Amino acid sequence: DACRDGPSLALTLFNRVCREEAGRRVAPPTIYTYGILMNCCCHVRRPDLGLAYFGRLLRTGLNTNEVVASTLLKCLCCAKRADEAVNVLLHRTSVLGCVPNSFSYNIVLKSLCDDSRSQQALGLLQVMAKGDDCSPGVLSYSTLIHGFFKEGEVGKACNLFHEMMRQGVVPDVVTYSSIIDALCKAGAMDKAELFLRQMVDNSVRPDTVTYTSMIHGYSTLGRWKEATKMFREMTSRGLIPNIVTWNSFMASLCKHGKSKEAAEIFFSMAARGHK
DNA sequence: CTAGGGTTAG
Repeated sequence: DACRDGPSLALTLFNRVCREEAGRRVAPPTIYTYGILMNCCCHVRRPDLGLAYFGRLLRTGLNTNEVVASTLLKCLCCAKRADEAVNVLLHRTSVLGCVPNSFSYNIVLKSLCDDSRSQQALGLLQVMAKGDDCSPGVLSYSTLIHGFFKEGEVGKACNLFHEMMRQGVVPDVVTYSSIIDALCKAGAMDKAELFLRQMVDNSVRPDTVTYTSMIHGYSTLGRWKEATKMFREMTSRGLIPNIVTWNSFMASLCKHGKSKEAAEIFFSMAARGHK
């Protein structure tokens, strides 16, 4: 809980636990304690502290586990040391203290993609596919598909989508939403519609994120009729537009000289208790 | 205790 407010309070508590305050029986830190702290450090963008905790963990002689190993990789990636993370992941099982699992791989895959190195991420995904520790799953593929789209590598993204299906990995709402978002941003609304229908046909339910992308796509093009249709479709599915949906929609209205309509939405949001 | 997707501004 202290981690929510940043690492300082957590650190104080941690040190107190280690000292076993006089007169109080305090449980010593366990592997879980270190895992939580390391993750907390990543959240507050202090990977250096997280790595220090890992060093401290090693000195206590406690055994690491899969979660701490993945969190260590997360700290390295957060510290912009993705190359070291790849190296540790592939060649330094001794440092991790265990065999990396799918969390470990997916963390590093995401980091490479965020760094516009999706091609390298693809190499890592192929390592996963060849080995027998953990084969790439829907999260791995979705991460790379999103990464390639973001880099404008539409062909590679599509190839990977087909490859995952060939491998029997079933696309889910995130996979489809990434594709739909990329198509919307490219202005290819007809294709986006096709994928929206395809996901429904495959009984994958679109969610608020999916519809936000569709609405964003239509309203950017000034196609208000179709955008309105998407609003209707999402609410008929019991989905409620959220702050992201409305912000995006209001921005489009303003850019098309419809600030009066945007203002109406703005005030109706406030009336409904939206901040 | 660990992994993937949506917006706006400068």
